Amino acid sequence: MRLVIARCSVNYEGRLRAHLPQATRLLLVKADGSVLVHSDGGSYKPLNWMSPPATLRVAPPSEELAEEGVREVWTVQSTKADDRLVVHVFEVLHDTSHELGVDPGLVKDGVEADLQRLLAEQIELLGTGHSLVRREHMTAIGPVDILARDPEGGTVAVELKRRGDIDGVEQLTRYLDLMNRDPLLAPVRGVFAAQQIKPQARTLAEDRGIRCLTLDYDAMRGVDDAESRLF
Amino acid sequence: MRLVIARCSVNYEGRLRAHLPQATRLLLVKADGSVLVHSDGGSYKPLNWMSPPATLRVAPPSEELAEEGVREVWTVQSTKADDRLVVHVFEVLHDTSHELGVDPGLVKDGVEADLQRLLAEQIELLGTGHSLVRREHMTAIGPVDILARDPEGGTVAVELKRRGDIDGVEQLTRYLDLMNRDPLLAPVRGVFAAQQIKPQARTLAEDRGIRCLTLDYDAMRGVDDAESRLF
DNA sequence: CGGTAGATCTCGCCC
DNA sequence: GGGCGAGGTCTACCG
Repeated sequence: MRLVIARCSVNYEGRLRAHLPQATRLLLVKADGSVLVHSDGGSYKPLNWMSPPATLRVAPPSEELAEEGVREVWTVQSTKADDRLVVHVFEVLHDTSHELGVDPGLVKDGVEADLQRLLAEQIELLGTGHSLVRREHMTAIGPVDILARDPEGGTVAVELKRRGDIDGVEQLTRYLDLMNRDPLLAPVRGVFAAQQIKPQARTLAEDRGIRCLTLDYDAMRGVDDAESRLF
Repeated sequence: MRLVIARCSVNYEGRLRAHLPQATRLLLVKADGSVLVHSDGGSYKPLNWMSPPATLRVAPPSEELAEEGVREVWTVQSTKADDRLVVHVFEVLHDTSHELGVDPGLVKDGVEADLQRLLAEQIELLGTGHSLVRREHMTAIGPVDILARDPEGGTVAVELKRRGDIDGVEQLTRYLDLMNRDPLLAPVRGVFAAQQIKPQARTLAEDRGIRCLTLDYDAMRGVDDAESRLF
């Protein structure tokens, strides 16, 4: 990993075009050839970047550019796509390289997959007498998060979200439309389950006869106390 | 901006929980208190991070942690939310700070807004005799990208995408449902316009009587030759 | 390889 | 501040 602090201007040309006027920034060159251009603010997203795999070529400036004060021209070319990042370096204030090695990577807990596992284990949160049919039930248009059976033997399709938005209701609606055309499954009821359900999504869901269920992840994880902890 | 290369382990606790085992990484501390943890690969997204505004507090390790080899404990606390990033620093290999100043920011060209402007200017791409009513026509559930009138005086609602996906068809369908309940506007026809339309999206749109229109951005920009260039 | 859906999404706009 | 939609989305997963 190479860290360069430089006064520079940047142009990206690829899926769109973007330009950064001259200013002092961090240029971060990774081992896979990718380059990130960061300012001293904003969030984790760089101002501009090139995704790997890519190759960095450093060249002297043309005579014209040299007269404008450019000292180096960095061309970062995507290996796969026709995407290019061109950095005009006016002044280098810092330049160091570091050997980092391979990273073991991130371990996550609390994403939708964990919610799904917990709800499958605690399926009676849907109501007393419910039983699990399967998780990730495949249909022609994608997977239904959880398929269950209610005490009367009816099929229940559950769409799970961390945050319940209109898109999730649309998604569940498509699944219900499809499954209700299958005489072996119909009638299928829908349940929209999320840690937080936005008012518009709730209204839309209930208009369509879809039940909304708010989940308490901490409580569900508390029940799951037999499971070993990550930390 | 402070750049630290360190052997460290990282824990995030907030909207979810995430853990990074010990390895050598870049810790990037920005002026607004945000922290990015980058490895020497992957894309522009850090392995772990804390968004601004946040405050970094560096403390000596507890006796127990010191015995495990921890030299410093960094606690990055979000100012707004109950999100925390805790970095256990085992060894510092590099540590420099740099004054960058405020960044003038990015100038973009070629995003959906540009497509929208061009289609509004070249509205007859919808068909001879069409005229523009307005861009960003507000409805109760959001803005319709372009509203136009066909030669017979009928209303046309256009949903624009760079890439036409099922979500865009759903979005346009919601707008059409709403507008067709308004007797002053009804009947409203729908046009789904994009640089590229996925087969599933096209099928769904045409099933619903929505016309699909593939746009050639380069050609549209070519017509727009009176406009001054960014670069 | 394409299609689908998640994300600590982030970012920006407009009400 | 909330809602909504775009993104060079990126990324994982499954066919």
